Amino acid sequence: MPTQDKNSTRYAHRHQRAVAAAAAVFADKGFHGASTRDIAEKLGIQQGSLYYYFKSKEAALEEVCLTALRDYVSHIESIASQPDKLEVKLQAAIAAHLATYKHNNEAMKVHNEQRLYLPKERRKHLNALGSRYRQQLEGIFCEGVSSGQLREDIDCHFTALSLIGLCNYWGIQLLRNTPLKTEDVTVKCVDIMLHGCLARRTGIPDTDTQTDTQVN
Amino acid sequence: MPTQDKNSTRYAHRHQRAVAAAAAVFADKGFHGASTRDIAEKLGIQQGSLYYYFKSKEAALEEVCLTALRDYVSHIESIASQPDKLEVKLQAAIAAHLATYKHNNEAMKVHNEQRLYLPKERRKHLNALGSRYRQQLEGIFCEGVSSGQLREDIDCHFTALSLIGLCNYWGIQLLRNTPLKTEDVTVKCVDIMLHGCLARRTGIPDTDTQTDTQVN
DNA sequence: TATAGAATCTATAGGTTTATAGAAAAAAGC
DNA sequence: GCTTTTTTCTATAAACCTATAGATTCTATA
Repeated sequence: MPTQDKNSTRYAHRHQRAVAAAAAVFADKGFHGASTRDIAEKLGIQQGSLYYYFKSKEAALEEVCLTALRDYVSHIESIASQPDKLEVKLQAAIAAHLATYKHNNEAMKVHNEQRLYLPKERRKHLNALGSRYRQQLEGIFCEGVSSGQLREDIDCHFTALSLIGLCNYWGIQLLRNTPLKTEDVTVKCVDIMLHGCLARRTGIPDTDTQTDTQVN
Repeated sequence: MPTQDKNSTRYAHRHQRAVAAAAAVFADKGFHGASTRDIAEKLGIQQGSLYYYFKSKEAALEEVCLTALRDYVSHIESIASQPDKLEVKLQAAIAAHLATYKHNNEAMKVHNEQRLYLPKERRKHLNALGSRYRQQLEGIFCEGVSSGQLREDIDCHFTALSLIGLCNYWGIQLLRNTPLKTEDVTVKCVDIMLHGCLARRTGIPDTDTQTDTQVN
């Protein structure tokens, strides 16, 4: 029971560290595979002490997911609201998505992989944020169609979701794979989404950055 | 300790059912979230009896993953070996990938999401199968480039992995989302991968099958 | 129908887990 | 320096979990 007043800075800081520790452990072992003892250990305190920061293990998971999503959503919203050209926006959106993985990495991973272990009730807020993200992205595509920059016959909803799927995949790879460079991946994702891979005309020249991945 | 001889059919059949039950439970609750009691319950037997079929819970996870991958790999290999045109092959590959999800759904989900909870040693066989899949898919793309059907400047490795990411994403959605039709998703995935979404010339006319997804 | 082997059951050892309560230590305020 | 509040610790209850062992029931076949 912290005061939330003057010392709120102090508490907030410690609390944040606890969330980060939980994120790291959940990302590594999964929600059920991780024990509260693991989290406490990473934090350098005793298992019981953890309950000073979290009401329950489940609450910890919820917090981890929420912190991950907040960044993520605020990024895309600021990108979508700018009056840039479609290609610029898309590039920015993808870059931001992948960057979130790079910085907030564990939390994002936890959100994507463990969120469904939360009871429905606890997922509401999360779903709302997720929808906002999706809508913004979808909006970017719709705008592109209206302005004639994108094909008229694409399904914006489907395309937006596909991009999310693609970015999530590469986000995870970036997290696991040090040699992989965020910028390269971004460029290549943009290229595929915009041009596809059918021969027609050269899109973006390959900078010969072969991604030497030996993943999965 | 079964005989493996005459009764091997009988045992094999029951064993298969046990693997399927494990797949369903793992898919739903995750490896650590699921208990052997849950699996036994789904199978209609007692918790202890499960150990007649599995040496350990971990062994059960391994088997689930293996059964999922075997289908998956044999499919792509037969597709890749056929002398079809690139577009046909790609369509077939995507269709097969998504179909595997539709039929072997739980096992595939478990493979993708829970496999990393297996100790490295146990993952070797799995990794080998995964590599085979990736190589076949990559081969299809490389072939397309050589034959001039695909852009010369794409990174086949990256593209193949991206396709896997995309298909995995939609595979999961198909599993969770009854109104979604496999064929629609297949067509749209092929379309994105080949043509991208930049305006140029109409690719495949949209059959107006708006995917009314409200996923995530 | 008697018997061997397959399939399942019951019971349990030994361990881990979450969450709580009250004591103790650390930090802050005056 | 003394008091109050925050933070951490210790100990523990109650539940659950995996894996094993030995007894029991079922099934097929001679």
